[in-house]
Amino acid sequence: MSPSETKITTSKERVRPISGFPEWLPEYRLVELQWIDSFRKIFESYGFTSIEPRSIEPVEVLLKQGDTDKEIYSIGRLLNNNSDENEPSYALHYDMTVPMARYVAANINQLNFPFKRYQMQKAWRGERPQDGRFREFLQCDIDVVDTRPIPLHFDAEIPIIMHEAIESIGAGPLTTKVNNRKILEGFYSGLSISDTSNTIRIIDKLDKIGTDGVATMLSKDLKLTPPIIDMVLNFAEIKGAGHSVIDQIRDLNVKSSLLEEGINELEFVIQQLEKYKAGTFLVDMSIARGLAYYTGTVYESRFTEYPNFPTICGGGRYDNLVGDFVNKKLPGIGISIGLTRIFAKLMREGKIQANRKTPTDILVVHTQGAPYDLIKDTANILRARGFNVEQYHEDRKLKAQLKYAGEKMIPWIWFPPADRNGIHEVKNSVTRVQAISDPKTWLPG
RNA sequence: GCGGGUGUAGCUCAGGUGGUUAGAGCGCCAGAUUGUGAUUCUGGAAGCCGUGGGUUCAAGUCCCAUCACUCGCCCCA
Repeated sequence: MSPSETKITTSKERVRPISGFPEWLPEYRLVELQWIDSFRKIFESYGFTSIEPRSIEPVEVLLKQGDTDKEIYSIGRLLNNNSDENEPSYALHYDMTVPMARYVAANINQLNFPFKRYQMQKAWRGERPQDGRFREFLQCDIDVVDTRPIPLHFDAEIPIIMHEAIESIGAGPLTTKVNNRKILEGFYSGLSISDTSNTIRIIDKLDKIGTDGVATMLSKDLKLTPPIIDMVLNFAEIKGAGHSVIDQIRDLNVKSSLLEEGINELEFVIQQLEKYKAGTFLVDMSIARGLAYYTGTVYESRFTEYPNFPTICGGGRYDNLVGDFVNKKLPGIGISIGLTRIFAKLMREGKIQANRKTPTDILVVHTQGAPYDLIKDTANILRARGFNVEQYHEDRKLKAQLKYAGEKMIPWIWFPPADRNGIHEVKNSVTRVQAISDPKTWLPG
């Protein structure tokens, strides 16, 4: 520990929130769990299976994709902190994709291909938190990895699954922009630009710094000539739905086999997507995705209502991510959904209805004078019938017990009789109607 | 990492130009109410005024530093 490190001393400091590490109250966690269940159901309905790889990876694995400036959290033990150099250094993963590739490589002989998996796990990034950006967040990924070439149909199916997932939690509408890296690289190399990856990186900033900013960077950083810059910019402006976009690219009359390949792929993908839902998927030549490993189709989705809010889904095709870990060429394609990002945004906008503070369906109150076993048996009968049942263990005045039920928004209150031969009553918390009932046969309604 | 904003009770905030023992509303707890949630009334608990230093007879208030939260840049889910 360095001497400059400050210590947390007051009790206030010990309990207060840490920026970028969100914590929800139970009523919101309940909603988040519903989202997770819903995602799981949809992913599984398309035949994706779950894995949960470890949260840490060797630092070298995480840095594999080239971006060494990634804000990753390294881990170490408090004791033994001046550890020997033999110990490898580990860090918390900052996404699911690279660790998934490592997992596939590690288990390649036991997995069946095409391997279709989903993962819903926390990821950690050290970037400065702000609206929609966290240091600890839940990410939901679906990916397909194969030992053979992956058919293009997956390029269309995967964003459709993602849209279904988002729709299932009522978080829409979304706008998804689609592009293909081969078009970008093919187009640029057709213009004899050598540094295609940096060109892509700069073009990706179009919506942030505008055409002038991009033109300046292309000129200064990459020494591109004005006519080439014009071509690049005009090209990046191309966007829209359907085939007119494809035609516009062809009309620019730049020739390269890679470009042609990319256009054909994109044409197929967008055709399929349009069949699913016209207008939701837009082709956009300014979409590149920052991550270096993408090689084909790329996607990026935002809330239609909040275009300036960061991307909530992103993904694409990578030809050789797993191949970095094993001596085989394994192509993959996938997408990830920023669940925490979506959740926090909707919460902030007041669009998340928390209508329960607990999963409890029924509170069995402690009727005055009733034998404890009778109350417990009543709760158990109801529980065995599939209800979530909570018992009020203390013989307090009813006012306090009912207040508790009200605060926790428990929908039903059960009143056991004072003795075994008495009659049960159940009360609806909302309507406040109370009626005679039997725990063996009662049905809510 | 770089800039802007903000730190007083659980929450929202008052506390002109420094001046006794730091306030309100809401919330919380208890009672009125010997057993069915509200309202009302009564009482109560709760604060190193973010932290450290400085100026002063005197600092919640002025100065410096620092930390935290927050908004933007970078980057991304």
